[in-house]
Amino acid sequence: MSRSNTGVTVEREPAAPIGEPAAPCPVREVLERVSGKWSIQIVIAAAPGPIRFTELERAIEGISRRMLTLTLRSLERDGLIERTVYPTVPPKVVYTLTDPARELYESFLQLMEWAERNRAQITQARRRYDTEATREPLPVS
Amino acid sequence: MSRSNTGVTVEREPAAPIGEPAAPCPVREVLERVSGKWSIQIVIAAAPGPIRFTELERAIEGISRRMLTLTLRSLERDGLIERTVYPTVPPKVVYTLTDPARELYESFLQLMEWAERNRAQITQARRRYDTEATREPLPVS
DNA sequence: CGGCATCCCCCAGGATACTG
DNA sequence: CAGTATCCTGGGGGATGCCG
Repeated sequence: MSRSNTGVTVEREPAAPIGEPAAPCPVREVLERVSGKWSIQIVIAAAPGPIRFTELERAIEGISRRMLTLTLRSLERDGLIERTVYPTVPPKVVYTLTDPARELYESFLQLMEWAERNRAQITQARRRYDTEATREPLPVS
Repeated sequence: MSRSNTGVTVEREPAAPIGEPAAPCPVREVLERVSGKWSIQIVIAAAPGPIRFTELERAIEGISRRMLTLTLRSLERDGLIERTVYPTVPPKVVYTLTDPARELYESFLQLMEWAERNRAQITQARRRYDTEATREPLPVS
């Protein structure tokens, strides 16, 4: 094991020179957190309260069992989610957001509200742009 | 031109049934906006005011001329950035954020602040997780 | 139920070169 | 200066199968 390719961008940094507090650039950090296809969706789904594996699977449209596990591990690793196992039969596992994750959720809400506010405008702009005769030479075949 | 492969996820939707206002799910929208490697970085760089192509290129560490162009077009298409050409010689082009983009920028700031506030915690959690004898560290590069 | 392990595909995006 | 046009790759992530 342990050499499987994938892993929700699980990579060690190029090892900053010495004991450097590492890169300050928060943009990258945010992107790493947020730009995966599933991380925030899990955070969002878990925001209302502790949630089980299967519930997550059903709540998040289109996620595969594989990516769910992978992403959960990644979130757990970063201390954003807590995994609790009830050693019953059959097994029961619940995932709970930590405080940082809850803050992340709040901040992300801003973005979603932005998207909602501007959905129409953007769609329109896009349509306009696409139909502008300017380009689209419809060249030789 | 016009059908070159790549393009910052420039694809026509699978054509919603009719004149549907399309999907409501804002998460996806946000991710599409934000999860590219460069979109928000451009927005951030352009936030202080109109900025030229080359200035962007220098401001955004690691971006290629190609991706800069591509991402700019994508932002322009969605009405987030405005392109102004001064027909001088040599040519001069400036890019300016639109209001929606400025709002996006503001919202994104929240996320960056979150990242800064929690940087230490996360790094720590990660280190702890990786050194927990239980499992060996997730793949190293 | 809650996962790992494999195999494989696709496309975002890097490198490079040419142009008005 | 401000782009365009090709060519090519890496790794994110889907599909599938097996296990305690």
